[in-house]
Amino acid sequence: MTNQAAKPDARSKLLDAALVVIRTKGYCATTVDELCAAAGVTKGAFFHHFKSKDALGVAAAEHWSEITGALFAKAPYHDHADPLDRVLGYVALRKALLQGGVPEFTCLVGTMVQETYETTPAIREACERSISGHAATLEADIEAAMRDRRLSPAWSATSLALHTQAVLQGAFILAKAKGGAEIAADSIDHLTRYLELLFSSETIQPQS
Amino acid sequence: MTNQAAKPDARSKLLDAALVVIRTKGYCATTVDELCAAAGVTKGAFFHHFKSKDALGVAAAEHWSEITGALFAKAPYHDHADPLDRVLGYVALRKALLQGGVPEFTCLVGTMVQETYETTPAIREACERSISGHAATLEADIEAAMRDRRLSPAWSATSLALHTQAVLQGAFILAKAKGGAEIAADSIDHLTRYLELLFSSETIQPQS
DNA sequence: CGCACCATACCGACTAGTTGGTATGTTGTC
DNA sequence: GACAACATACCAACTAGTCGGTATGGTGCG
Repeated sequence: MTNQAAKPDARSKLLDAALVVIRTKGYCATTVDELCAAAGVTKGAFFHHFKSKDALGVAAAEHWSEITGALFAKAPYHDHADPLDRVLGYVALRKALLQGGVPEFTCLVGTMVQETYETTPAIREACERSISGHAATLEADIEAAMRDRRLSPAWSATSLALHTQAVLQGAFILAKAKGGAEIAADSIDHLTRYLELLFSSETIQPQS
Repeated sequence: MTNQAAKPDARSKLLDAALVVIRTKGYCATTVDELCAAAGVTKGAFFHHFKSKDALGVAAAEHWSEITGALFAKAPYHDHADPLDRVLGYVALRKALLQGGVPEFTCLVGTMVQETYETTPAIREACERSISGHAATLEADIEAAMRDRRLSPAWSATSLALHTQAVLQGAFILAKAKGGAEIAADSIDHLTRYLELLFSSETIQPQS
């Protein structure tokens, strides 16, 4: 009601454009001119708000964290009474989000960190914060689910939370290679099955 | 004995250099001049053997398939009598291969496809063939393990084989973000646990 | 009010250097 | 001497980043 989409300034137009263009073409292949054209601003505006292309990369990763953070924070999977259902609900939401073209459902920071992890420490760190911060939002529910079922396994809640992110990131790579979301969905199904098996106290093999 | 390392020509020196440099800096950020310098050849040699940078990208993906194909073909995990042990042995080998720096143990085609999937179809297809071809080498063992245990589950051998690749690719992204192999190893442990749970006929929860 | 003063936001032409690619040799070998 | 395998010199296009300038709006003061 107040503002936001009313009259976005050059900075937020550039950040929004970065999400689209970088996920489509990759960070390196995205030029400053292209970003400016996509955002409808000039190069002067770009370097007024960001002191370099790398600085925009860092800001884009932080912008990504905010947008995705808000999306998952208000998602209904948090309403489940059983913490395991909350974790499974999260994974189900990730599968449901596989809509539209590949550049639209894949992850900005996963894409950027692959290109910059050895060459641009600032971007690598921003991507690391984004991934680890997001994984951390799953930890409390995983720990609660472990307590409920009195598990004290060899693995930690942290490692399982990060594993969910690994499966998602890997699923995105397969989707990019194959040109479609189908295998990504299959991989997320395998992740769901893993979580169910891990936490099932009876663990009867779901046969035939 | 015959040749190979004896007197490598410019072409194979360039392909070997590409494996190192592209995995370190990414495809786009790797320049032709840099590749030539790393290989110890000149630009003339480069464009004598490859008609463009993209053509080298395709050839590098194929070179990667050959090298990794040979590595896994002669690995001892094939000797296990139980097909499930062969699959688990494969995953254990993937964990054991997490040695050296991050650029040394990560995957060339996973890196390249992220940057090129929307812009360079030829490279995307070469990467897809590499990943799917490698996953296919696991399918027969997975199917045999399913038959042995009389499983007829909702998932297919193909999707499980590809899921192992998704976990590995995702583990590489986390390793790049975190700057170390540890979380990658954790994720591979989760994959091993998934396979054990999936195929265990008793499926007693491994507690404590 | 009216006006000087100043900061922020933005513009777009320009530059210095880099990039993929080419054109033209040179050299060894069958 | 013909051809493959390279080397050297070069180019046109593009790239990130710069720089002088403008537009707008707030603030203090007489």
